[in-house]
Amino acid sequence: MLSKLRIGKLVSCSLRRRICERRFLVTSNAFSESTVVAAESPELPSWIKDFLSNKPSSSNLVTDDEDFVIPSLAGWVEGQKFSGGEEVNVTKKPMEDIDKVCEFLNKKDASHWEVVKELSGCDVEVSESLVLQVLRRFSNGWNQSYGFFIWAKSQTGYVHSGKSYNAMVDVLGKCRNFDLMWELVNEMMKCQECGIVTLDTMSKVMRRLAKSGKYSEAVDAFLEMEKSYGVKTDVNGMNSLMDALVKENSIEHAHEVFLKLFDIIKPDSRTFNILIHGFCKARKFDDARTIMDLMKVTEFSPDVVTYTSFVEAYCREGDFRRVNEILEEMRENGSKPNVVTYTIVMHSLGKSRQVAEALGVYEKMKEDGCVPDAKFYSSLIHILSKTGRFKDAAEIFEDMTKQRVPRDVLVYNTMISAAVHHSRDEMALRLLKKMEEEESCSPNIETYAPLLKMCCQKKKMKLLGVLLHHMVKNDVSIDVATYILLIRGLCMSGKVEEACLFFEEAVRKGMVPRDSTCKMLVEELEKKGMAETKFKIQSLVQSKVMTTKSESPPLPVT
DNA sequence: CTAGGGTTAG
Repeated sequence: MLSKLRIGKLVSCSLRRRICERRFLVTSNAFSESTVVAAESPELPSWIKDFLSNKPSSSNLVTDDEDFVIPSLAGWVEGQKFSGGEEVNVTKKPMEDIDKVCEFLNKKDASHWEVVKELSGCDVEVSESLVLQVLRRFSNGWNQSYGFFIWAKSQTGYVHSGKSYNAMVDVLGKCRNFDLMWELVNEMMKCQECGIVTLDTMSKVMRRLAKSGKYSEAVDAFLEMEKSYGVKTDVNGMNSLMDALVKENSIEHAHEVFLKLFDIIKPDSRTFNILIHGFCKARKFDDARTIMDLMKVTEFSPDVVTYTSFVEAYCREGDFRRVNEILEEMRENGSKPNVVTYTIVMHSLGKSRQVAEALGVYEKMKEDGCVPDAKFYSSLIHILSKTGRFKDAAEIFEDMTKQRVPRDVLVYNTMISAAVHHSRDEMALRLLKKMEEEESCSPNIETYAPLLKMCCQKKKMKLLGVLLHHMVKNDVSIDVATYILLIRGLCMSGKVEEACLFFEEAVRKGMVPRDSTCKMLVEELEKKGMAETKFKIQSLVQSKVMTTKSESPPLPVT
């Protein structure tokens, strides 16, 4: 038993040999039995045909498909009229209602009042679950979701729940419409029974403000919330605020809050850990130490979380000597590294190309009786894939079931991204399909990003359409980052017309791509001699910049 | 509401 965890010397010679021989990996029969990683059949799998149920006559989906003409994009992206014809298989119960609503919402995207007007002809029965689904599906288009929200409120027999209000508040905050967001919070205070504004609501508000760099406003929201909305300003709220500030890169504001409220709100161990994490993240190690010392003179003492923050920070610096020192200090103080600590160290070693050492951490962790979890596996899969060991990555993925660790979205996302990286397009799509069978594993925007990128690069226009449709069905709303990905990707593949359609749609939704993307598109149009379209795009950018500049700061970089 | 991912560039 090693008394000290020495990263550099962690791996004994024999262990190192075993690792090199890959004996630590599962046997290969597990691999061949797998359904996901099975040899990729040349035939078009039936589930892809399911995807394509609107176009049953389609030919080979995963090969190039140059001559496919993109229909109306508006229908692709937030609607359901992909290319006419019958509905795709309906899985969720309120699906029909949501599709009706979608159709209405796609007709109008001018202002939310017009959306409200438009919806008067919509005959669906509003329920909380429908509202939440619509808000999720349109979480990047506030005038549509807000229009729907207002309309729903006017329906007889329906009253918005606190949950629905919170979701709406979050969407408005996400779209940086803070005026409307506050208006809604105030409305919650007025028209419903008391107590509908909760810490949940205020946490969303503070987080969204912090995300937009409005740190002081986030702090004020917290300080005022008891007086204005009756939400107690206790340690939980303070932690939520400080965590938001730290995560959005203002340890300064978090520290200020801490000092200001120290005598009024008694901090708990989380408060200290949030601060320490913040200072570590900002590479202010002395300050982090100071807080840790302060922690020691209270009733709390540094724990795994505290030390792990330091471990992570030194890992990021590539200073593994310091990492060892921290691990030693941790042990001396009676804390043992846990799965999070091990994940961080392993991932960091893998990133700095010390793969054998990284895998040694895996061994060491198992020796310590520490059980890997889904996030750990995700890191491991990523490292293996990045170093070209795709097959090993796939084996680990398969082995998770045997280890009784349920896969989560992140694991799937990592595996899909790895498959795309290694040109295993069909496997990537099979994985996406397999996600549907898994519990609590719905795809998110990150699931689709590598797949969409692949479509753009390989000019698979039909598959691109299918995926966009799939996204809508899964209530994944397209954000700015995705539009940028599509526009740039299509531009680089010479698909300018398609890029323009996405550009127009993005602008129509109030999501103006960044300068470099606009420039890229305009240059591409110039090159192709499409002067008219070029002019159209340019004036589109001009008008949007004018209208949006006054009310909101530049779009997030993400 | 405490610590872990990845995305983006020719």
